[in-house]
Amino acid sequence: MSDLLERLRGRGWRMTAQRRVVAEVLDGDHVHLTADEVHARAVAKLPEISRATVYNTLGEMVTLGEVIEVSTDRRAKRYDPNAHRPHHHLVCASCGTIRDVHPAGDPLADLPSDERFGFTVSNVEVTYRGICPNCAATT
Amino acid sequence: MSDLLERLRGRGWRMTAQRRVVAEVLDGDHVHLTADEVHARAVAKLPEISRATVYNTLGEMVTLGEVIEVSTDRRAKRYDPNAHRPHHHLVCASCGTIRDVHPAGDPLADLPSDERFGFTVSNVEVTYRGICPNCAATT
DNA sequence: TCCTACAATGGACATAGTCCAAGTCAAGTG
DNA sequence: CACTTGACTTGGACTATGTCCATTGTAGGA
Repeated sequence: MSDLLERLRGRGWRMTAQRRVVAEVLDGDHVHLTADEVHARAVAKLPEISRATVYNTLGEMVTLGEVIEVSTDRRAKRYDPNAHRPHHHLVCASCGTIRDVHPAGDPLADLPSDERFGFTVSNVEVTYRGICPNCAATT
Repeated sequence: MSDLLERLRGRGWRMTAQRRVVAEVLDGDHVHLTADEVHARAVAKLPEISRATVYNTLGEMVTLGEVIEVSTDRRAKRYDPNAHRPHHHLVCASCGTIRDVHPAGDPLADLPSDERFGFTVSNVEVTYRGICPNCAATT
């Protein structure tokens, strides 16, 4: 069973069939589904679940900090359940495959204060782009 | 006059009033307009320019590597003409203001080869998020 | 078991972006 | 300078993604 589900329950989330299904769909490493993909998989388990509910639930999970929104491509936002292990993303420019990666170093520390324009900087997102072995082989 | 325009002309681009206007709109530092904003400003200079042309032109500039697409928020893509000076972005989580920043260090070098999953990594995008002084003051 | 506040529904609406067939025009040629 | 041609522009329809809201349903406490 999903750690995610346990954590959500622990926060006093009202547990419904719909939320359970969404949480189950979003489980594992290297998981980066779009809202529509989440909806499609949720429908497979609970046919009457609506798109709006999936959007609402994903949004709530993001607000609670249990899921991260990633927009690696120009298309839909993707949802990454691996919120509790800081990581960044490596995206194939050709097929769109996404992998979680853990670079050395701390990019936050690399931003000198005279480059902060007075901002209070709290967060950094890094997206590496390249070609995956699969796509490199087939071209 | 815009360097951007000169470079485009040098690449054998057919110069039209529409393209000139789009290139003029996209000039300067810390410029990060959405396609619609570009269109709005272009219309001010050339009332009959169409949305499709703005999208086409922006897309071509991106393909030529003269302009960078940035998707810092969940909403529209933004276009950054500063493609020839490598830089990253600092975004205010509250008002959406974007600044160009130049961190120390090279994030590309920070990705160990055993974290590359066989990808040929060519590019990295870094987005810092925080609160700008303006928003910090008014809350 | 009953109540009630919170959640789900689904359909209309909003926003961003793409596509296409037809018309227009930049720029090379003679 | 006029001609020609293929690249460029147009505008409107279309697609994709996401949001809103009034109504209906239900989890979980009393």
